Amino acid sequence: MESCSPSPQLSLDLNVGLSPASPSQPPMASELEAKLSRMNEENKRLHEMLNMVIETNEKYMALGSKIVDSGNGFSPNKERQNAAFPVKKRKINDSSTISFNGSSSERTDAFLQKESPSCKSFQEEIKPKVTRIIMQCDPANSSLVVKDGYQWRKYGQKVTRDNPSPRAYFKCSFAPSCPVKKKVQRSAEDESVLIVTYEGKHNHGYPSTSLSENIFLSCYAGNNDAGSDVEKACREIQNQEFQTIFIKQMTNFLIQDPSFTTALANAISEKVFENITDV
DNA sequence: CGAATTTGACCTGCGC
DNA sequence: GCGCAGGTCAAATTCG
Repeated sequence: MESCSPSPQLSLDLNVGLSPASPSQPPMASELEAKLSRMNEENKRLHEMLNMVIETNEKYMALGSKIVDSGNGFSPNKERQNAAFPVKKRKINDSSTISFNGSSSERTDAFLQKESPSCKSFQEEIKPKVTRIIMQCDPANSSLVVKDGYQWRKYGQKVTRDNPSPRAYFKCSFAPSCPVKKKVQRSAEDESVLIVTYEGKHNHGYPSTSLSENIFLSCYAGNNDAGSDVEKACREIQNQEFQTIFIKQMTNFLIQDPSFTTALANAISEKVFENITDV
């Protein structure tokens, strides 16, 4: 069990910096003051970063809401509530969902509100074990292949009880020891909606040299038969819906990036700690 | 011909 | 303990 309370080391350093140093050691005091000012600057930068992240996230969610308002209003939870397909088996694991309705990124909210007090392992908990992505695709395209930049090997396909569309099972084949699995299934209600569920965390780097290229391919996959038609793709980028999907994908990639989540966690803890010391 | 995909059989976990 | 449904395996098949 780990505690998430500020470490004694950190607390001591900050307290020394916040209170005037002993007059008998003036050189030490100036050093500490310089250190304090550097820390304050860094704090300021982190606060700006944090605010940017929060603002950007809100904008993404607002965009997602617009799509749903003007679209089909798909909600992944409806599947489970469908009386025609009562589901009695399998507990649903702790998961995060990134969809277009802007209300289902509950993993982060739930974590911050409920799980953070225990803080048993902040780094582990903030990384979702299961991530669900809802994405638009062409219903005429029966392929369940989603190009997200990683290499996947299909190892199974199954028709599930609550959905007439088959569910495809993939394993990450980029690294032999990579434990990540992916499930892809069309929505029972809207065949133009693909539900992609990622399980686990990649134990290797991103396979491509161009992240944006692969995010693009991911968004573009399934929407067009002529995937190599660059001109057509470039025109598609102008489409607002496409841009929203693009943004969602980018958000997901950021969430999955350990360095991003670490930086975000550090920024949040800095802010919380600053509030405590200000009182 | 090797790699990737398909598909039926088997395994596992959960609810009754 | 049994049955059901999801998940995985591996041989067969397809594809480049």
